[in-house]
Amino acid sequence: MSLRYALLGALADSPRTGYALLKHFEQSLAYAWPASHSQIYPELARLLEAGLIEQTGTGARGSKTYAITEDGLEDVRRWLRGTEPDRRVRSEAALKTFFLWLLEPDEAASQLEHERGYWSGVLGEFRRIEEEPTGDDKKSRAFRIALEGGIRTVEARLEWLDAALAEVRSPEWAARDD
Amino acid sequence: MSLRYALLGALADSPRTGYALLKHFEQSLAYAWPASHSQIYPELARLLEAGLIEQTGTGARGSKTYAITEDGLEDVRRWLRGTEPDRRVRSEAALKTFFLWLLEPDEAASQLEHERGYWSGVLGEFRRIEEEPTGDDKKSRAFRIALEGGIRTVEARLEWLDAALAEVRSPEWAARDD
DNA sequence: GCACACATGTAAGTTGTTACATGATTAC
DNA sequence: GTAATCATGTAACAACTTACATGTGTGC
Repeated sequence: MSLRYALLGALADSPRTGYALLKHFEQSLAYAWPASHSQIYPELARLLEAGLIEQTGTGARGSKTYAITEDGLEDVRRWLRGTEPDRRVRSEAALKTFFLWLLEPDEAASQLEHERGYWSGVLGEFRRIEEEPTGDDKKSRAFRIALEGGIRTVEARLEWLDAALAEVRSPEWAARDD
Repeated sequence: MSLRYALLGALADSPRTGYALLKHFEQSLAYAWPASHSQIYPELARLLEAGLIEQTGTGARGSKTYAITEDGLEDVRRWLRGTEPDRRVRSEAALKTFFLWLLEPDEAASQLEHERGYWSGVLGEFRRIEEEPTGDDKKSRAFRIALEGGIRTVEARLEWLDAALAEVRSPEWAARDD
């Protein structure tokens, strides 16, 4: 149901076309709930069917503009207030960490270095977004709070990767062969 | 394919029964790759079929003990070394943050407080695990590195939640009504 | 004897991914 | 004209969840 509410939340901000929603998912929402066009378009059709959104216009190249309805707004508010979020985390990278001992020390180190490179790129991207001027309305503030969460998470991961790298590079790590 | 390698990795440590693997997933691996018994048992059957694991014994109450084969060990090492991890993050809580502006200030604050309560419990659990004595072999060290990653992530989240709470409780947040 | 944890499995439904498919407008 | 981006959709498959289903040993 999360995709449903991600769409409703985005439309609560302002009416958008399916394509604009797709782009929005590729950009900011990608870090919270990635979704592809093959998921978004059918879900929009279902939301329309359910009366939670309505089509308010048709643009160039067959684009369709959707707006949230009163029912939709109620629904997304109910979701925000009432439902316990699913807090399970799936992370292939974290999984790999458990099995780092299966690799040669230098292989383990290069895995972690690669990981550090990736997340340091993400941090740069987040910092770039942070620099962009925005309003100081509630929407912008909420966005900045979310962004701040991303930045802190990535920073913590980078610090951890440095510590992990120091450990797998230590003589103690290399020495043990069990 | 991650579940497959999670199972192979766990069996690379030592032979285990399906049920023991299930418990292992409920405990430490739950924070990296949650899986239920309805996923684990069929996947074990497939791994057996593929010759990546073998059944080495039968225990009480029909339990089956599996061990990783040479092929399996090769496969999990190839996965560890060669494949780019899927780094996409799905977080309902992060998603909700984007839409915090749809709630009344006190509702937004109580959401964040609730979230802080949850993660502070997880941190306590992680710290408890951290205190447990372990060996200093490679496996234990890799586990501790993974645990350290979890702790740092949760700590960063808690710090962020405090900052976010301060913001939604500020007069500037309450004042704006747009 | 009965509850609980152990132990394994299948089935139906939902969600998400990758691939297939098509057409319109803009920039060069 | 032709490549890129805009714009929407469907279909097959894989992964995951929830519910159904069954039987065994242990502790009280």
